[in-house]
Amino acid sequence: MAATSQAVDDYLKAILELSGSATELVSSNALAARLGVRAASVTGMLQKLAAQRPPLVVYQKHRGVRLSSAGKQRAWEIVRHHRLLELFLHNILKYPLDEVHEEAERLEHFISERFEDRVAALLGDPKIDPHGHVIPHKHGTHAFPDEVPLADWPAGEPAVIRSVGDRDPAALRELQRLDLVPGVTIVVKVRNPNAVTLSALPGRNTPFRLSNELVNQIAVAATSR
Amino acid sequence: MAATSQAVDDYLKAILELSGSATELVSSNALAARLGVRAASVTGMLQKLAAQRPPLVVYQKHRGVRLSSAGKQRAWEIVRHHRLLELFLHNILKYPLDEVHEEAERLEHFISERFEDRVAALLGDPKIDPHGHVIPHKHGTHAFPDEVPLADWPAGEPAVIRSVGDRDPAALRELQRLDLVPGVTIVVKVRNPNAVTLSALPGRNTPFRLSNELVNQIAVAATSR
DNA sequence: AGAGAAATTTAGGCATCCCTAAATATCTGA
DNA sequence: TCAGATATTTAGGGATGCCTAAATTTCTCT
Repeated sequence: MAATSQAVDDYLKAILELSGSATELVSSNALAARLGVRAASVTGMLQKLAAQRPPLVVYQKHRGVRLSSAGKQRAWEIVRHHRLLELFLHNILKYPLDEVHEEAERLEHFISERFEDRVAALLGDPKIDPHGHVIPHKHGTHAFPDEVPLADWPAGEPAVIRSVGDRDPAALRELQRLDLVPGVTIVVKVRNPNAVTLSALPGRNTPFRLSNELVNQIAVAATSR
Repeated sequence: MAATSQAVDDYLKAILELSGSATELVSSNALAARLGVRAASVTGMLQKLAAQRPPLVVYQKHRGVRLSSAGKQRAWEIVRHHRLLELFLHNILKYPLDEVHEEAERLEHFISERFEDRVAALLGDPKIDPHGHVIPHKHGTHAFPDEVPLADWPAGEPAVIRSVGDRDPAALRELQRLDLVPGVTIVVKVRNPNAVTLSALPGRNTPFRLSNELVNQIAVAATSR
């Protein structure tokens, strides 16, 4: 495997997380927004990633990028590191849920294979991280599970919360306060432009308005995991 | 506290570890050897460290450097990170003793205050790392304890092993095999140019020859800790 | 003291990864 | 279709931190 830097890791992970399906191309602009850098910087990096031997991405000028198989492998490895670290920080070091992301984001690039393996063993080879995200297997890449954004779920249909976003600590605290956590069943009553109204919120009788900012943190499915 | 990079941390720690007393100057060459870079690179970095506000080192051209109080604080913080991580890796993640150094050396730069605090709590606020080195307190800088290199210990005087070097995995494995670990009492019988002969090795009747390479890994004192 | 050896610094470069500004390519709607 | 809007790339720089080679300073020994 070619050597990867922290910057390279971040690009690969961002491409992975922005590409819904495997064949879908990710735009330079979307990457720039995700990574907090300028689009010009993205272009430069993509050219380097595509020039590596083996290439880490397949890059089409003006069209976008997708991960090569080598890039996909490294990206999933980083995601595995991230999610194992989040669980470790939460379960072993007793971090509050909304603080695990930042620390994991920093450390994920630097832990060794051995560290990864030992933490996984300490945690009992876990399958799910504390936000409800699937922890990919070592080596194997991993398809996204059958979740859809809550924003895309039809009104009236009961939905089970599968996972919540890990990148926004304030939103995460709010969701915890509202008990909107993985495993909970909800029903969308009305969908408004900037919010949805939920009926039958657990432990609450009145309908409940949820801003899009929070809605966008939630992924749901028909059944629990 | 001024921002520090990994490289800056490494320089500060190397200066700390190479300066026996607080006022002693460390030479560019010694730093270059310790850090595995060229002396010219050291000069460049020292000039930057001295130019920081507040300065991290006091640098006298052609004479050497010592840490400023800000530099000393950061250096001891890194040493605390390193030793806490070594103990964590050994006790919690079950790393073999000779593998903890490399991983700790990488991670020490990236863990947060919170991580440091939580690991310390998990370990029960430990005082000594698995090689016998004192873990400095949070914030407080820390004087070196009353240890001397085994190479400087007089023959005939019983000595208690206080600590063993953590940077050489092969030497460390050998010392473990010989049961030359912190707490063990030894006596130097004869000192030769390239080795010492130990008498009364625990569980062994015959005198025992120890190469300087291993001797230099050991620090001793008159009494146990 | 002074010459040669050793240590240190300066000068000039390279790689990484970011930036802004300007050029160019693609997309969209009348 | 084609002009304006949008997206993307190119060109030229900056900071960090490493390198080699060439100066320069300091040390050591006679």
